[in-house]
Amino acid sequence: MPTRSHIPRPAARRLSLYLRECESLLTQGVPTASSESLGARLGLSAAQVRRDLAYVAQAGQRGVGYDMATLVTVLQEGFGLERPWRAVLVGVGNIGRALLSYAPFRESRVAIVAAVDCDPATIGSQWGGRTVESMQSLGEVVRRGGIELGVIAVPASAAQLAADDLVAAGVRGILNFAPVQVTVPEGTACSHVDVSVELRCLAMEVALGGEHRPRRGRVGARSR
Amino acid sequence: MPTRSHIPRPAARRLSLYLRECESLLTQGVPTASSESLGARLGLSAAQVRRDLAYVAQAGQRGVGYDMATLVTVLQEGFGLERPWRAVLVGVGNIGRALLSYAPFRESRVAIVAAVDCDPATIGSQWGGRTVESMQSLGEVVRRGGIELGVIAVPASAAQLAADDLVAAGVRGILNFAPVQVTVPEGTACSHVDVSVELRCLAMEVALGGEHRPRRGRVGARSR
DNA sequence: TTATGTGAATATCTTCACAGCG
DNA sequence: CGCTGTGAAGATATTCACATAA
Repeated sequence: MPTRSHIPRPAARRLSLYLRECESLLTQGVPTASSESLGARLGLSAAQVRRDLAYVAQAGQRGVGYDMATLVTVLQEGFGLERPWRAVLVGVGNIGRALLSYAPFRESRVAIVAAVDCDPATIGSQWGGRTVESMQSLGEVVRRGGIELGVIAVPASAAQLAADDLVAAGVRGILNFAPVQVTVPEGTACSHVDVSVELRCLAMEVALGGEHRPRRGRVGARSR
Repeated sequence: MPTRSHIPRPAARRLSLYLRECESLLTQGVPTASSESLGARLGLSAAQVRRDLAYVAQAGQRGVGYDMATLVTVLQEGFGLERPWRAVLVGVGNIGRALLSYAPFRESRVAIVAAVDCDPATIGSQWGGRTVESMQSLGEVVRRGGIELGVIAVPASAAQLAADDLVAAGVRGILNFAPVQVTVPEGTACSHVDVSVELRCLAMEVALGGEHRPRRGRVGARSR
């Protein structure tokens, strides 16, 4: 399978959207879809869809379109999702609880399977079937659970410490919800979801009116 | 104020980070910072910082650096943040409640000031000082509150309807947390925060190991 | 005929490197 | 000097347009 080594980053993010869309279409019983129709659903041009999909596989059939079942398989493989991924949540505040309660993170291919917090009042409580453990036990939680990813949902002031702890515990990728940049050593992936930034950018876009040229879609997070 | 018309999109997202960083430095009593040091804090190259900041203003002083106070003002103006922005939340489930409880959205320049839901059991409840109103009253809530932005935090299946309702109510920008693409008419801004996508991309990045070339930072969301 | 896959053209973004201001 | 602002170069990403396969 010629999963090309160098998929452009923006394309990689879109591939995740294709995957979800294809899964959805597949469960709806749609066996096949063209780049045109996929693009329409996701707000992308047909050319873009074809280019992106060509990065991971020759999964289309000329004159017909893409076979959803094949595409789902190929995309999952491209994302390393043929095996499940386990994540630990650090920080069980408002955002943390929302994440724990969010259905897709209980069962899906990449799931939050454990949570830790430093507040004694929170430790021991249950959320979406997981019991919150102490911050100190993070290392053990990670080891015991075979956990590879960490999610940071602590206040900004504690985010860097949380990141350090996660790295020390052996996690290989971090998703940070705190509104600060965290630094991680080379070799650890780290992306950032910042809701305040999103809202601000939205305000800016509205403020600037339509004058921003109307490019097609984008999905995002920052990483290094 | 020569706020140049065409700020590249990626630059615009970073400007939001500069703004936050500068606000933070300012409250810490740091009067001035160089592109070098700002870049170090945000994981960006000095050249990038200079280029980005040059889009909004000649706010730097050669040989010295950027004056934090000036920069904050200029950036706020660039973002249309010299006036406050008000947003309404649609959908008071787990994510919705987290957003309502999230301190920065209560007070800051762009705040969530109202919430609606269609579940009678939720309507009337209070979260972070806002009382949840009925979905039907959305139009009136928007009008009464002078609201310009909408935040969608409903299940995927209801997201498009929520978007339609928001547009009908006269909102000019939408931030969508539901894991589906929503379509909005020309002239309405719409960006998308998709936590599942982020986690998946993180898994992919880890799966692919370090082989992805180590570019510098990025922040993100999709929009059109 | 329909719809993919892809070179080539274009548009966008980032980095380099240095002139020039304070 | 030190550090910004910016042309020009380089790298990435997107779109076009068409040969090609079913």
